[in-house]
Amino acid sequence: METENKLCSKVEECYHILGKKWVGLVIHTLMEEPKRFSEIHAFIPDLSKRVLNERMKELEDNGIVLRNVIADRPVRTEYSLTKKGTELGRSLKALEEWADKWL
Amino acid sequence: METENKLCSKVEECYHILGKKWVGLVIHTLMEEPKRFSEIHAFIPDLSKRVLNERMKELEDNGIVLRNVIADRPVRTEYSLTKKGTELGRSLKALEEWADKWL
DNA sequence: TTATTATGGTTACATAAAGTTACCAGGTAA
DNA sequence: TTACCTGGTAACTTTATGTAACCATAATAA
Repeated sequence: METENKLCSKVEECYHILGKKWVGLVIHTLMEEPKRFSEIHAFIPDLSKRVLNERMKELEDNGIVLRNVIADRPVRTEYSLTKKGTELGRSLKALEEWADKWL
Repeated sequence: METENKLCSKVEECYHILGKKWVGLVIHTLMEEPKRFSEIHAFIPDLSKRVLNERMKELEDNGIVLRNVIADRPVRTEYSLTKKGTELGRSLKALEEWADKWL
């Protein structure tokens, strides 16, 4: 019996998702509670509106985030984690514990 | 008592590390056993030599990976995870379990 | 009335990061 | 001699990200 000689595609895909800039921090930020566009932006000021918008679309397409437009004036948008997204956030706790210990 | 209103710098830093392309996969790949440059490249063929070399230098600077040059002919280089790196790899198992369930 | 503010974007452009191809040194093998 | 293997590096192209200005709508301030 030899050791693994190729990567599992699910593993590849999860690192492809997490390997994009800002994704981890956005999910971390939404773990607390749902947040509006400008609230996420306030939590992560170095993340530009352009890229934030792009990342949220991708996360929505991935089924990790839910986008809810509130038809108020001015129109607001609330982003929340889906079940899939919440479980992803929980799995990242281990990484954050590592960070607390080693960084 | 209000909810968190800013990010912990350790959390920011760990996502900064993992948010770079290929980093997660490289660490995953080294979890099995130490590997040479060309072996990592064979495991992750889409990762170019230029970027692989860049990532390994960064991971070495971060104390996550150890670089060992074997003075043989032709000279080979073996990369292994440090304790810090191994624990990081372990913390990523939770993420991989999420991937297995949801992707 | 006429500005000003806030929302969640989008657009055009500049810079940084990643991908591609060719190449190098030193030794080995054919 | 020629070709090959190793772990890179250099120059260049393409993609991703950062920056600044702008938009429509409606509420509010002057």
